[in-house]
Amino acid sequence: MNEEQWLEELLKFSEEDGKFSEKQLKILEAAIEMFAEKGYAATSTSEIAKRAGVAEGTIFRHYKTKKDLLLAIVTPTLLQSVAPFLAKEFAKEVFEHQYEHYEDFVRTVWKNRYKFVKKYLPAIRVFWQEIAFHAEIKKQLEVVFMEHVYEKFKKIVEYFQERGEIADFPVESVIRLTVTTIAGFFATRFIIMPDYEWDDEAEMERTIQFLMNGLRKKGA
Amino acid sequence: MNEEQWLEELLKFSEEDGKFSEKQLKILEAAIEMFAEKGYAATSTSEIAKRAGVAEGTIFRHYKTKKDLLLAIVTPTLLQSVAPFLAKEFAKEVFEHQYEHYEDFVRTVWKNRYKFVKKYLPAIRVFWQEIAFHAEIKKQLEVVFMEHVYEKFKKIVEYFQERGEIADFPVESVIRLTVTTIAGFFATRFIIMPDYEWDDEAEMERTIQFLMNGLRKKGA
Amino acid sequence: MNEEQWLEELLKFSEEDGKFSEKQLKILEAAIEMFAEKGYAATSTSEIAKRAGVAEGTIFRHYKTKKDLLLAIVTPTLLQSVAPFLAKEFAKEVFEHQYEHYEDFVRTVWKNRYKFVKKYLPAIRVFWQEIAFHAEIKKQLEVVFMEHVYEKFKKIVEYFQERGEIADFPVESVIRLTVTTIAGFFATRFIIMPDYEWDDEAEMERTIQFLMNGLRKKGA
Amino acid sequence: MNEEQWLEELLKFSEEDGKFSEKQLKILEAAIEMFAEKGYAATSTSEIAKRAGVAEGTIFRHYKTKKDLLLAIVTPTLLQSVAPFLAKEFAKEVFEHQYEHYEDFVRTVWKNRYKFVKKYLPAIRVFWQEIAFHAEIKKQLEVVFMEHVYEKFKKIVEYFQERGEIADFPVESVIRLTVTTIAGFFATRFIIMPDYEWDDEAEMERTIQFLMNGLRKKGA
DNA sequence: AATGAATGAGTATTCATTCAT
DNA sequence: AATGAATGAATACTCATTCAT
Repeated sequence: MNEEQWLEELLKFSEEDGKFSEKQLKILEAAIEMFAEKGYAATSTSEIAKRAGVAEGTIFRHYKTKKDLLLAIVTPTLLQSVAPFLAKEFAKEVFEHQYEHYEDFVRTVWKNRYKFVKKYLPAIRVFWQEIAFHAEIKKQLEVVFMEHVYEKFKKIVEYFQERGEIADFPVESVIRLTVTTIAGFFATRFIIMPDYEWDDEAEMERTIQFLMNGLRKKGA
Repeated sequence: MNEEQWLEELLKFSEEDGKFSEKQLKILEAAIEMFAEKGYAATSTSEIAKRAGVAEGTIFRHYKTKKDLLLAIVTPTLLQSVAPFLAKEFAKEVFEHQYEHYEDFVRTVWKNRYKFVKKYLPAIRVFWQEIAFHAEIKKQLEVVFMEHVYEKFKKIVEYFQERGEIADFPVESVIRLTVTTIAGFFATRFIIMPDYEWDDEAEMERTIQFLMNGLRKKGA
Repeated sequence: MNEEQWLEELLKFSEEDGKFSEKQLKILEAAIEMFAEKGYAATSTSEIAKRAGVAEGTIFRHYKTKKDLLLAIVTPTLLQSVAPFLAKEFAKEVFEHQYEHYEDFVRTVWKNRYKFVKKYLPAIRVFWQEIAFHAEIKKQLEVVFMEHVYEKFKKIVEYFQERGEIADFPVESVIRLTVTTIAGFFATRFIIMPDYEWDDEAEMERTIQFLMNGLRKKGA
Repeated sequence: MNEEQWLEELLKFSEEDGKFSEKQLKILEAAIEMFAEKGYAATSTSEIAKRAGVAEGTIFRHYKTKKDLLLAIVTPTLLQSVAPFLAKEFAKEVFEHQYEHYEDFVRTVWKNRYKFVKKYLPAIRVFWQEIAFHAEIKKQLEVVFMEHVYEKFKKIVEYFQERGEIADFPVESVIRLTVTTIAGFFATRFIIMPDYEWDDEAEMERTIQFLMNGLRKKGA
């Protein structure tokens, strides 16, 4: 029972905080694992019930449909994905000089998200697989990103551009290059080649060095 | 019949070149579209038959199982994905100074793969979605990549590293950074935000500039 | 519900005694009837469902495959077929002089099996039709026959041979002649010519007379 | 081509004598084998085509339906089954004292049918399996038996009954006992226990001895 | 809340048969 | 005569969901 703590943590962003029974957690855990392994469409509710150790009907007592079960996994994952940007103190931290350089910011985000990816990898897999096929999820992502992430990220980028620290690319391009460089590492590291022997610390250093050089303002 | 030319081209890497009947092409086209839209597992053979305008039994005359149909799509896509590296003249082009700089090489790959992605986007979606769930596909990719892409790429990187043009990162890291930077653009451009108004030419310039700066040897 | 008593009786030899729900009995009854009429391979599960008055899925909730359903019919039938020999008191009855002559034994078996055949004819038809095509069923029959029937039968034959009552044929031949004579009647009576007007009592008398004369020791 | 002689022989009783092409024989041979192995309903026409080495359509050029193919096998088998009784000289042979005793007659039938069973076993299996499920076949059998076998057999039995050689059972009973005794041996020998080590000569002697003693008139 | 038997629409696949070549 | 691609109805079996207990 203690084992499911990671799940409770993942879920703590969803509104219905705290109301998860033991069986409900077992169901969610089983569903995450199986969706990650075989995909949502290829996983049957009876398999989930079996792995969760509950009766078939029990799943539907908690989630009206199979899709509701997917959304119950995917929504908290989405929120956790952008968690740092949701925190109220986040912007303050940046502008009150906790981050003297863009690199400090990147480094903080990197480390924070590295832990996140490692911890919730199965849920993240589910999220990224299913987003392609479920328009609602994609919509949710867009809304959350535009409302909570983009604006803050933009201000940060503009702040360091004004200080002449990073190149005068359009903000969107800087954000995109930052995000795809970090996400590109995570994708390679955890999904495409998880079995390769990674020196995570060294690869992070190289990647951040690459990113900062890539974004550095010419002549600076 | 003329419409399916793109399909025939996509398929031309598979060994059984040229033996595709009209119905077979219709089936493949319908399957690619639907797998891209809803995913392999969520697409039924009866839907494919309907969209292809053939009887359901006809699908199974050409492909013993639904999975065979998937592989018939995914295998040529894999091969086309790494097509430039499969060409015999490719290495020559690089070392006989067609590419004076790493940037020329990157630029050529970029343009070539840009056309490819635009043309075969649905098939590529299918490939990248399903690779996660079908171990055989992932294995195929690994084999093709290691045998045909990695060795050639490595020589190119080492060549330009020796000439002091790019940083002394491990070859694997250079390859990864190059690939994820390019792929990161394509993913954002065509999959995550296809509806955004992209200035492809400008974004390519920026991204390549970012990549070259990121990889440039310090002090060079 | 009362009607299915014959079925419950047939099934009482299978280990899972007593756990048959009403729907399960309906399914078994329908399956026996249809397999007997058209054969296992020519009977579809949807027809069985229809005749049993249940949904098709219900069949598969109780029997994982169509073949499991066949075995659920055939195994108890096999056991009931050799029922008298499975009874513990059986050997005793013979040797403690309940049967003074081989003829008494034959007569008892005949009457007992006559009732059995009349009662369970459809299940028996299924058994004998399908044994030809399913190696597992044939194997089961061999095992049950050798373990439970052959040894006891052999002792009985040897007992009456020693007493000079029946001919000194090899035991196997005596058993075969006895069995095929009885079975030959049942086959003709119930399967080949069920519509002929039989005088069962008289035909039994003649057949037993024929059998006893055929087996009588010369000079006795 | 030479191999199929047994087939041509089997077929020579059917009216369309002599018009069998090579492919047609291959189809019939394949069909007999597969029907015997798996049963008519469980054998697909495509399997038959494959084993016969012809295209699927070819079967239907020769036999309008799958059932026609079955009948093409079963009808000659039926006729060959009762062949001796169909011969014009047969009755004569008996009454012109070629058979001095009923035993001679039985012995001749036995040997003749023994060869027949050995030669055409697969076709016979098909016949006996499928008769249970196809009313037309059963009807055919009844007609042939009543018209060609029963009458002649009856005369023979009555002839020997008048001569006091065999018991005064009803003729039908004598016929039934004779037939089931012989058929009981064949069934055990070739179908139920084909792998047992049989001493055919000795078993025939015993069985005929049993049969003759069983039928002998008391006091004779 | 939890169960698990029951459902019936849906699934991938097979089949006997047709027909243009 | 022979082929084999094409058909669409049928097949065994699975599924998400419901509901009485």
